[in-house]
Amino acid sequence: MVTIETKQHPAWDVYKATCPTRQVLDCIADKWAVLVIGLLNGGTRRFGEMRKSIEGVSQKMLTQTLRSLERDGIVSRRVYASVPPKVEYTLTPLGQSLAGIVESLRVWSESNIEVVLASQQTYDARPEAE
Amino acid sequence: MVTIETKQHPAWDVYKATCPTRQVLDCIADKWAVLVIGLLNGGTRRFGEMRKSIEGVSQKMLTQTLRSLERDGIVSRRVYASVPPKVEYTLTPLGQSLAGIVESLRVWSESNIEVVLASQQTYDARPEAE
DNA sequence: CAGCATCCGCGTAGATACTG
DNA sequence: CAGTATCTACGCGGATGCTG
Repeated sequence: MVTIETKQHPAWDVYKATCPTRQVLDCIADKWAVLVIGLLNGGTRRFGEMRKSIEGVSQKMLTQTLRSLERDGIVSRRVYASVPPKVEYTLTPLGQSLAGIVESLRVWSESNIEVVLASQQTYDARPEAE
Repeated sequence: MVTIETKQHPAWDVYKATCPTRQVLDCIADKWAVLVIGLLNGGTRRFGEMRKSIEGVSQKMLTQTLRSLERDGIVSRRVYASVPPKVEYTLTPLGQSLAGIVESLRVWSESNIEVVLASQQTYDARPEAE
């Protein structure tokens, strides 16, 4: 692809040019990216392994996510010229530093999921929640 | 709404029922939620303030995001019965603990955005990137 | 095995108009 | 001011079929 300009909202570009957090969020603010980073934090994995480990991810989305993370320098991709082909994915040093944050999110999630779910129950049980 | 069942993929529910991280990601793995939490980490804000602070967010998305975070027990909403109306949003204690992670993500972003952008440039400049 | 290409439906988000 | 309601479109992501 030559043209990667798919934005139609000018203001969008404005904020993108000025806020690092948003630019990073544009890279990793999706579920699959976070899960991939979390998985690779456990060590190098092959494509097929990841597909099996991350239940519910389609081949397309996994490929897309990995390409994106590779582009961002968070994941590195190594192809072995063998038959059958073998492709391994690893976190770069940059990716490892980010993985620390993902890990803390995982810990937070496991500590607080009960509270969150309980809150949802209460919220949905309100009289006006119809 | 009575029916909130919009899932069609069985496997989806399977993972949702077993993995706290994914359940939490389903709540906060979008850009606006992270930005809202980051903003409220600076203190209580009114709706209009937030709309102006978070450039590019539509009124609809902001409302939607805030409702979702309120449901999760991350944000609390206080309505003042005045004219004109005044609505304030604040992080709950739960939200504050999550805000710590968001804050560390912000720091990471500002520290590493240059590296990420440079990596993207290099990636896009590959011969085969056509 | 690891991936690309294509098709397609549905949901998500934007725009707009109206209200307490 | 802080929403709700409705309409629309377009892009995301799933399913399928094919390749090195």
